[in-house]
Amino acid sequence: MRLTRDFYARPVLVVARDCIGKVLVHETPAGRLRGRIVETEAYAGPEDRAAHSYGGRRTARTEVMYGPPGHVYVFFVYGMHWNFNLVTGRAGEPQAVLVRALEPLEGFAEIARRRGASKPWERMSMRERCALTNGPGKLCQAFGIDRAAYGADLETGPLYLDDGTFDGSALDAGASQGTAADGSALTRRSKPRVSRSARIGVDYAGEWALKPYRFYDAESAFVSVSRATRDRV
DNA sequence: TGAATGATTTACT
DNA sequence: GTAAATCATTCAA
Repeated sequence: MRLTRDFYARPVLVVARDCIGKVLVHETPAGRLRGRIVETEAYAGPEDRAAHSYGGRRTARTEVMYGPPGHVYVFFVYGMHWNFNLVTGRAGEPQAVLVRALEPLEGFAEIARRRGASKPWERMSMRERCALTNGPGKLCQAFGIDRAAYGADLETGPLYLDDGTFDGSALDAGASQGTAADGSALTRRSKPRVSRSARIGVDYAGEWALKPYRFYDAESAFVSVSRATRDRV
């Protein structure tokens, strides 16, 4: 079931934590793409020196974060990469959750094609499969997310989060929907074990760079980088 | 109008 | 481990 506005209309740290295990869906002309979110980061607003909305900065780029929750904030960095965020909290609170990594569940061929893979998913090693979506820029390329998604409504648009259930009832105890992306027999818990760490690439943010605002699935091979810090949530 | 820079990825030593 | 790629956004002038 598609997640509704109330999921996003909560404090950014709560949403970032709850996104782990949720499913990102993009209905594209080339087919439906789905991936299980395994890593996120929270960007808390005006006080957060690492956030684009730090100090209450309000520009054309950050504008969507000042609007109602449940909308898409995408931005372009390093001259070549898009990053995908979910606007959270209440209108007027410029917060967002950055989605940093996910495990493909559906649309493998299209995901591999968009990433420029040289061989089909079926013949890729686990390492190669992970490299398709284990980073914020990578997953945007893999899922076809770019400037066109800016401001999109996650409650009604072709891009949204799904809780991974069919009709609202809990999933079959333990396992996730679909085949695990790594093809292993590893079962996915409906309540994944979530670890925390400092955020990646925000060293300029002083003490805010040290806050444990990054959340990831402790058991996923698709998490982006360093797992150094492992504070259980 | 121009210069600086980045919530990254990739290739290379 | 280091560095290059590459450009929208931002802010100063």
